[in-house]
Amino acid sequence: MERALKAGDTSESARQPSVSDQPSDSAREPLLVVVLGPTASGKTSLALSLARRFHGEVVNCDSVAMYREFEIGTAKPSIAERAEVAHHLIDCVDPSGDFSAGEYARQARQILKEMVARVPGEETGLLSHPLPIVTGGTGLYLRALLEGLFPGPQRSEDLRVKLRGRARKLGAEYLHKVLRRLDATAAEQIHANDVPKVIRAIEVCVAARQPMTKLWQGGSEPLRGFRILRLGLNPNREALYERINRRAAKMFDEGLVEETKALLEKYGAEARPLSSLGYKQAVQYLKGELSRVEAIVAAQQAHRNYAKRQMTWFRREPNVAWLAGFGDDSGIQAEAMGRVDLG
RNA sequence: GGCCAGGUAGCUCAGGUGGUAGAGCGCAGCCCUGAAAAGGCUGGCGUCGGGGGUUCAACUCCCUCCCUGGCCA
Repeated sequence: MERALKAGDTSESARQPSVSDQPSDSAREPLLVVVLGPTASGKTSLALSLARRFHGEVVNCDSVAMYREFEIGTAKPSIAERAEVAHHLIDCVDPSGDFSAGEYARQARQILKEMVARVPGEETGLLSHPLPIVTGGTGLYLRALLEGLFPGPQRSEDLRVKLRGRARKLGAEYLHKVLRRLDATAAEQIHANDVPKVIRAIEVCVAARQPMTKLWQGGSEPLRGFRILRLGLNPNREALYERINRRAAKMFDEGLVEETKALLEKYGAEARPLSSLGYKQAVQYLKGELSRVEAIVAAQQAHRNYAKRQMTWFRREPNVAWLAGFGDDSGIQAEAMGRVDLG
């Protein structure tokens, strides 16, 4: 499939031609497989089957699976699976800590670099380095890894707390007006109600002392040195929703509430991952805001809504080889393997 | 059997001194440049329980029937 060049791409690629866009060099570059798709579509299964077949190692691209001690609600690969296939960037963040797309991109790129630089045969006796398989549903992290982010300042929690307070007191419109003064272009693109994005934009302008959209013009640093194969799982939606419903209910059966209770006691309600899918509803149940059944129904709903947003995001992703089914389906796995060309 | 309340969007419900109706959620589409499992934007959806009557016009008034819930027998 020929890569569609969008109007927005032109200026950036003219300034920073990406090596991966030049087919003449790419044959020599190592392959990077990316498995993407909505939650519960079977990304983990597909990644494992590919890893077994091609001696791969998995690099997680799922924001919540990075947190330690969050197990049941995150559907991480099992201990046995992780013993069989090496996994990176799982259980690498403390539950009381913060993480970000930029930090993810930095760490993931480092891991990928080290993986393909490993001397063939050193440990395993195999003829080449392992096949890196990036797997996950966090669209922003994936974009940060593959396309890079603009070279902007990292977040400032102090400033954010202040701005959040003002948004609460004076309203979202007020913050948006502040942004309009700092960066009119950004204000046009970000809806006033989208407070987190408005806050991030203000933060960038203040820290960098120039408009955020001007910083954007500097472009970003895409990942170089890999031929990227994007495998996208696109199962039938009705079937996906059914699977999501079953899986979310199963999480409660398997002790999500108990796990959440322990995490709540240990880290407090402010711990970021406690507001993620399933955990949020379990917390509401523990606080008595929802009955157990209501919490399960709400968790199922939230997962379905999330899956839909993920599909919208991934549809835009360039050069995706779409697979019409679930990743645990052997036919889909075979189809995926057929796409892998180690060169 | 009698009395009362109610039957309006897939769900929960609002509304109208008669001029063919709304809100939230769902659903669908979309956005996204260091909180992203977050946050936001947009959109269609109805024979207003059935049947009669009054009226230029009924979802709204009248009659009747059906259904649901409660109370009394």
